[in-house]
Amino acid sequence: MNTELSKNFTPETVEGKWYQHWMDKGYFTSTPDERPAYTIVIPPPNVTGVLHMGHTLNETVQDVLIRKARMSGFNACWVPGSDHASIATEAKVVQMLEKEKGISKNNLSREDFLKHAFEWKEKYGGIIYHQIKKLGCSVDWNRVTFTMDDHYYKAVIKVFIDLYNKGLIYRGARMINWDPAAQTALSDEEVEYKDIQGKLYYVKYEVRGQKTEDGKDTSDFENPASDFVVIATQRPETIMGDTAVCVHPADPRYQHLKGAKVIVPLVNREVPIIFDEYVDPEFGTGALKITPAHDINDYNLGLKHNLQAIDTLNADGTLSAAAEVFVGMDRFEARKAAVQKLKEDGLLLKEEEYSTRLGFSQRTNAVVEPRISTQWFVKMRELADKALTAVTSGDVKIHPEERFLATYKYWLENVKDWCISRQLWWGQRIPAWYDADGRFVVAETEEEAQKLFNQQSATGNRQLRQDEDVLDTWFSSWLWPIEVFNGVTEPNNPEINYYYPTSVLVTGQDIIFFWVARMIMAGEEYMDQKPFDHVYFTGMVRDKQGRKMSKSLGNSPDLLELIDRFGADAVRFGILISAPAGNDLLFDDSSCEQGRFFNNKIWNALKLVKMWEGRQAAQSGQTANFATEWFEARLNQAKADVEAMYKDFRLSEALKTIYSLIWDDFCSWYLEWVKPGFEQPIEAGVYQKTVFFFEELMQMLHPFMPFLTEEVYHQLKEQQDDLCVKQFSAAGAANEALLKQGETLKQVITSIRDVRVKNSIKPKDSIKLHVQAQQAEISAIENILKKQVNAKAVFYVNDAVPNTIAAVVGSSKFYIETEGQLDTTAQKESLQKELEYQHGFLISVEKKLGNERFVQNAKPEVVEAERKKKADAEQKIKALEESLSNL
RNA sequence: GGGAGUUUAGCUCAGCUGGUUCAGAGCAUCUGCCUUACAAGCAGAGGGUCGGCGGUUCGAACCCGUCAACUCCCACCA
Repeated sequence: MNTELSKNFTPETVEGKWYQHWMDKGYFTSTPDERPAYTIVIPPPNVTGVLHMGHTLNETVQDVLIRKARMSGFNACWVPGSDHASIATEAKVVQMLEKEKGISKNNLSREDFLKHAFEWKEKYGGIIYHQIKKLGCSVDWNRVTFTMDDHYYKAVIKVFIDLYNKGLIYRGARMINWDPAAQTALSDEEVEYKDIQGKLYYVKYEVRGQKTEDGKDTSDFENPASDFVVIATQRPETIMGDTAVCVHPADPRYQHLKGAKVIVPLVNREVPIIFDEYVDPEFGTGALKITPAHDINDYNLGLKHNLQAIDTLNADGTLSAAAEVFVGMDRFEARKAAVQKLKEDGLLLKEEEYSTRLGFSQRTNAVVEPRISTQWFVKMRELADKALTAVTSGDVKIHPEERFLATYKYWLENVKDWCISRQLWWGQRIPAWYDADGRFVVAETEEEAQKLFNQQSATGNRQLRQDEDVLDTWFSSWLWPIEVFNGVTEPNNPEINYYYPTSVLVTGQDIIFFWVARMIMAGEEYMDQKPFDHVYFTGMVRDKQGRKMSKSLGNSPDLLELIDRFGADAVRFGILISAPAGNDLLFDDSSCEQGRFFNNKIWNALKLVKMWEGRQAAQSGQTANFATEWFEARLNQAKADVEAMYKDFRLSEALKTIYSLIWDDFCSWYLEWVKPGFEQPIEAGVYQKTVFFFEELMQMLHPFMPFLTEEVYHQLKEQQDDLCVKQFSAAGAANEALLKQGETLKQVITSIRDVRVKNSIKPKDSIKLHVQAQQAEISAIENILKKQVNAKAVFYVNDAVPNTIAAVVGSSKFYIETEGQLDTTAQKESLQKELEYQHGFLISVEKKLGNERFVQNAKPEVVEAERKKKADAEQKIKALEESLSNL
């Protein structure tokens, strides 16, 4: 590849090209072989979604790990896919149908709705795959899996039946979280609690059947011993469902109420007063209204005290006929109406501001309604214990451990049964079959269900209907690491045996319970083995203000747009460089910009090295060269460091290490040290070493920035292979002594620069400097600089102090010579060369005046100043010549 | 109410096992520079009682105690 190199790196011209090339070569495709497997299953994004920055971070981390593994002798397999995301997708499809086609879900049959949903999936499901490609992710595209694929669907059903037969799934009426917007049950994890400023209403309930002891009428809040009991509630619209009022048995204010009843306002129903220690006498008035159908605590008290539960709400959150009043009104409207009515009836004593926590549906953002409902549940205790052991025994390692281990354990130790049925259509339909009497069996097909019924009682075939509900999305996701290799549907197949358990799971900390814990349960239950060796939790990606990035807030940048602006490598760099393990990441474009600068720095280094390609001097036979030896040591050291960082998943640190290795050590020091003089040849051996180092650096960086590195690798020279699959060589031992000498040299040079700056010596001015140094250091420096001294050095040192280095410093370059290295003729020759060099510079100033950019930007006075500069320089040279002739 | 994390330059964060990378990086600011790979660059500068206080130690950003602030997760107080 000897094309003219563009001025700057242009990602758009190389990204598509290399991705296609890698695909054509089949580098991402994995099939079992004799190598050890390194497997990652992608956390499947929602099929209808787009990748947000959280995904971008996760996918990039995974790609780095998988590319590193691929280049380290592993059979790397990264399985892509997407999740049908039952409730999220259904909500979207419903919305789309209403908006675009004016169709209401209620007017559609199940079959028709599913048709629309699959159309939607076909239309939008590809977006995430396109984004994953653009980002450069090296996933195995032959393995794309969707959680509603046929085999996957079957696996979910199989697992449901199996767990049911094991007695780990049951059906029952429980109080669950109800989403009135989606009109479905939710699991506990799908409810998010937020602090809300609400009101506490104090409502008077008239007491019947008991007067105060002395017969006094004291219906007065300050003195509760009265004909009224005052309760405090946030939800007056549920009053109609009250079936008791509860007070603490030891509360002195209410002792006289034993055996009494109260009248529920609005509906004038007589309900008992019950006594239970659950009530906190300190809170409110110490009296609590009990609504077993609409509050989990009331529900439990209701069970304990045998109270009736009156469900006063419909599925959509409007008031039901059972409420008797405000029927059909939305629950929040009904609240206002109830307050109004209570006021009118003189039963509202007061209202006060009150801050409380309300549950919101994670998907629809509707206020969740506790509701008694018949649903399917998974018994969690047994499964949770297995998942707990897997982690506490160290079988599965969590990173960063200190941060998430305790959370993980706490959740599993206190886990409650998992409500898995959803009143939706998009998902795996529950394989339960009911007869006309409401009896049911669990079976994969209707035929099998018939058989089961017949086994129970031989009354011939009957009309069966399948359960209308589908399963929670996570009930399919928890099988992901298994069923992507058909591990449920075809147990013990060669693939599952080879790839399972997977190596690492990379995911956000927000789904530790939803997914991670449950995958471990499923793995232990169905494979008798953990699903992965490591879990690496990335932090949440937030915006600059620290807000959560979300579609609803609209503060998540569009990935494709970012890639357009900066290039995929730069975006990968930008997101990784600032991603502290497990901590939140405040994402800002500027880090992508830093990535783009880095691209360019590398590109320019490439241009420099390419300039030398045709200017190699014949091999001098001298192989020892301090610069190359030093850099080799430095490279080995960095390799070892980076390797250790990979082990601990300290990827951003690894990237920083490589960044500074390339920018500082390679570009700023090494290349300057080996850089030949102006239009001078470079020693062939040094050139080859330099190319080799460059290749090594590109290889180290490749997992992080695959496109740029592959391009540069091929630009450097004709290659037999691709970087993408080039195997890492083991890091050699870093020569400590060389490293130390290198540091010393850097210090010496830096101090020379300082002197130059402090003395306001202009670039290209020739000066003499004296630097004190130890003999060992000087010889090291001599080693490096001998060649440059011969080529360009100007002067000599006639200082009697031994171990003195004199230097001429110009720009960022420097030329050093030690005392006595050159004889007078050589000195003169080298001076001659320097003079040529100076002329070269002046000539080039002339050239620069013709430079497009310079002429464009330069004002006439600037051009004049340049001319003056040139004259000054000429004068200086004259002076130099004179002083030399005095030698 | 329970648990976890964080606090280092104006901003975002490194700093692993207490000591020769210990006070750092990037960005931002300011100064000088179209220079022969790179102005998407180079050379510099300013900016810090490493949250406060106490302790352990020859030695603390790091270990211990304590206080403060912020963040997150979990939990049924109407």
